[in-house]
Amino acid sequence: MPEGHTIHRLAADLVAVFADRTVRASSPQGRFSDGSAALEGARFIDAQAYGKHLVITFARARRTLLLHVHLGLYGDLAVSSLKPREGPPEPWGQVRLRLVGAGGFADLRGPTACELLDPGQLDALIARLGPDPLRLEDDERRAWQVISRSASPIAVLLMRQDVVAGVGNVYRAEVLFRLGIDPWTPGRELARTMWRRIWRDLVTLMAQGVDVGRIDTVRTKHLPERTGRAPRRDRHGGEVYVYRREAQPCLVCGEPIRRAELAARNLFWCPACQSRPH
DNA sequence: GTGATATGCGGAT
DNA sequence: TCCGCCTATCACT
Repeated sequence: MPEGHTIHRLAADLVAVFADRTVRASSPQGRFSDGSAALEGARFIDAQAYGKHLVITFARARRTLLLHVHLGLYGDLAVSSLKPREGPPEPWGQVRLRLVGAGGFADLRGPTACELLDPGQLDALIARLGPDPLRLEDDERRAWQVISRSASPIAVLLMRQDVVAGVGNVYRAEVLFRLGIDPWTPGRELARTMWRRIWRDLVTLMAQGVDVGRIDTVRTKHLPERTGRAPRRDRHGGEVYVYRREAQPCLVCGEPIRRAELAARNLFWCPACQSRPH
């Protein structure tokens, strides 16, 4: 499930399985029947991630088709390869879209968005996103334009996709912990150098997330000293310092991790480690 | 079986 | 700031 690293990894998986091949498309659940009919028999060209948005390009009869997928909170895209002459299994659960090619198949479940876009709509989508730490052509400057003028807490700004694209609740909590930043620090009180450090650590953490397929912030070139306590390992599979570790001792100082609701999302932080006066 | 929960986001209030 | 949506999973009864 989906912060930006998941989507970038899925894009790479899709390319590995489908690139330059013809796909069969269906909507076993029936809620994307028109779209799957349009995609049936198209050739897969490319898949790209922009923050948490996945864009798959197809060509059919000299026309370009752009499929936009956003997984939202519970969406899942399962990409699997198939051996030669092996067929895909029967779909299980609510499959919005199934793509089948000679090399494998992909099942999309529970997305917030699954739609065909025209080029103008895709441009508009990308234009409203901030820089993505996982896209090489992006850098932190555009985000700083917003952050340096905002009274909102840095914890809120990091979740805004028009400020930074691809950061979710886990990376937000973890990057602030790793740099010892009080999550309630207003953006405009953050030092320029501190914002650059946040961006650089997001690049490190999220690239690592793409590589290993999970969020693992404790073993990733971490900054704070670790004690002997076991980090949290949950079904996300990774090891984290503070995310969903409410009331458990901080891995660094032992202080209980705190949780608060902020902009309708859970925020986790260590009140002792994260008090840096920016 | 039931209910709570979730890495998200857009639209109404 | 709140609500609704989409779905699977896990801890309960």
